[in-house]
Amino acid sequence: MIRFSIDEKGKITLETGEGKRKVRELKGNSLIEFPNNYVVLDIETTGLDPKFDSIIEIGAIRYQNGKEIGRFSELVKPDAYYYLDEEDIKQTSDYCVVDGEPIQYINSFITDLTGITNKMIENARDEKDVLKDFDIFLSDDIIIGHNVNFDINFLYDAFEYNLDKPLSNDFVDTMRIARRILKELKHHRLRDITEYYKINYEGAHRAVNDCMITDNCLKCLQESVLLQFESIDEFAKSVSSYKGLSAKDITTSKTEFDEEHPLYGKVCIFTGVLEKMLRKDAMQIVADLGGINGNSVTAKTNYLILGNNDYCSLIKDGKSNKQKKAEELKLKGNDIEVITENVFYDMIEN
DNA sequence: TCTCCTCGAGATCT
DNA sequence: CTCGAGGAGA
Repeated sequence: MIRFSIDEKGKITLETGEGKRKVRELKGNSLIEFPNNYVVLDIETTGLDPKFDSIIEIGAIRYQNGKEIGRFSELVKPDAYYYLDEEDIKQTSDYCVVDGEPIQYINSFITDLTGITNKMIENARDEKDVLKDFDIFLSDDIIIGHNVNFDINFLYDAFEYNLDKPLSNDFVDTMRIARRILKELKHHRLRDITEYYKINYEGAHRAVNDCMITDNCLKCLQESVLLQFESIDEFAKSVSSYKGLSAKDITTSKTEFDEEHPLYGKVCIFTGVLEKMLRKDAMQIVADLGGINGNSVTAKTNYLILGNNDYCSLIKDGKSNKQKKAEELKLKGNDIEVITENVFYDMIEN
């Protein structure tokens, strides 16, 4: 949908897209989680590009604790249409008449794909009226959809244009989750996901139907995630947007500790790759024993546990920077010991 | 080693 | 848009 304004001097400013301000500045965040309350969203459009194409249908279903508790489904009449010439009219019977001229809102490719015809669109409400109601329905819930950036980008522009407000809801993309969890699949189109899980794909490409299909996929994906990971949280930490492994992410549920344990109250730092366990598991053990995890060697550090540095080509003399710093501190008289991972395992076995 | 970048490849939505 | 690789700097 082309949206622009022309000022007195005839200067054209795009209302959306690469226009007056940073594009979709207030868009929500892409989340990796499976919320209890959410709205599954899908739209049908006249094409793939929000700059030139329009929304023709909005479908959305609200779920609470796995159950449907609300539904929004409505066709939309776009502002834009194109005129048909005599040749066009010979080829189709699906067109509308505006001011005596034959016009189409959507081409035959979209009609074939979605089953939505120009005749159906003709009786629909205008975008602005539909969006007003949809805005109320959506509220500020988390949005879920397949490749949901597509839908959100269209709606974001339409919200700004018609309602003069951004669409800032956070969202969960089932395609992003599927790509992470179903690596063995070559493609991750909605259709591929339904085939993998044997989910009914009938009625696809109408907005609200796609919402139901997407929700079924979502529930299957959640099961797969829990099969492959200990928790949703662990899964979330495995994605690239997650910023590394930080000591503050390791917490313990224990409330009582053996104060005699050699690691109790001690600040432990790891360097290198541990042979027998993941660093995060080792850090978890430290936390459960009442020890304190840190990210770097400081004056407060008590133990530096040495893993294997062979994988790091930058370390030529066999000592990491953490180890050098630890040895320096020890010479200065600090209460710090550099231990091998085997010594660490002996300590935690007691 | 750790953190923060940039950049290119690849894929999905109608 | 997201991911992963590879580089710069700390």
